[in-house]
Amino acid sequence: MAKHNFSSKRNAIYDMVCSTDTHPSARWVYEKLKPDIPDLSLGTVYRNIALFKNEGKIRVVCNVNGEERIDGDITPHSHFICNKCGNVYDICDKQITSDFSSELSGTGYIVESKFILYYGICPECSEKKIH
Amino acid sequence: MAKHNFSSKRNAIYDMVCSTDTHPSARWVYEKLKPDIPDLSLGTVYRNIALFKNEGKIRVVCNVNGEERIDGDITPHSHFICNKCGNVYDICDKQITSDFSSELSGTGYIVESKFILYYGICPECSEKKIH
DNA sequence: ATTGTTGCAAAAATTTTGCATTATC
DNA sequence: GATAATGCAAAATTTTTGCAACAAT
Repeated sequence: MAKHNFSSKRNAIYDMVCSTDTHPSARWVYEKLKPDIPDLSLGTVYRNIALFKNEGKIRVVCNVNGEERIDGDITPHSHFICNKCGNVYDICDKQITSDFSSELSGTGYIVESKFILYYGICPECSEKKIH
Repeated sequence: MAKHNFSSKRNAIYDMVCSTDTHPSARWVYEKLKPDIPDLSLGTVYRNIALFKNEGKIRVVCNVNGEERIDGDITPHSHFICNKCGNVYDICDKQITSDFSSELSGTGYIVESKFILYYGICPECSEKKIH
């Protein structure tokens, strides 16, 4: 694996990804950090997110409206994606997502990860009345 | 719902999506059809795929290397995505993907669909020796 | 000093769209 | 004739990248 120097921006990006449950896009992270780090550039956010992916420190959840959404929580759990607002929510079902070794055993497929995505309407959106 | 005229190109696009198990991207469909339909344009493929999505005639499977991959088979089943070659394979597990009504019942989330994605190495890629 | 990191802007790449033309009804 | 579908090219978006400047080791 490549050698990396210390980088306060990289740390800030990783901390931002991990400290939110919004399953953010690169642009979201950039816009959140920009006020505090005025000389941050979007390219740096993309570069570091790519780095975290390669290191396995974050995971890709899904793509909503053309934007990739990521998660700093790499423990087994699923996600609910709202078809209306596009928000991504955590669904705790560790038991379901953890054991995937047997399901495809003997098929020749080497499973490295298993993700369950639920799509539908989130509580917030279903409360809103449509006029 | 909107009214639609007959369109031979639309039919050809839909047939191509349904007759392959490659879980194609828009560009793949375009390139497959182009030789037989020289005056087909990529925009038309995108427009019709968007139409099929709205009608629920196809579903989005995942995004591989920035390309959205679709499936003309909308019956309950899961998918395996190869981290090496990017191919998307069908996984038959109707019983697992069909019943999702209970799992999030009483949570306020209205589930419209449930998708399971397996990521790993496909049989073809695991056979290849790395030099 | 050497190598890693970043800003910036340009480039790539995918997807959408405006508009004139063509096809369907 | 009215409305829908399409080609084409431009535009809009997201993501990547080249390169010079800067920072870390």
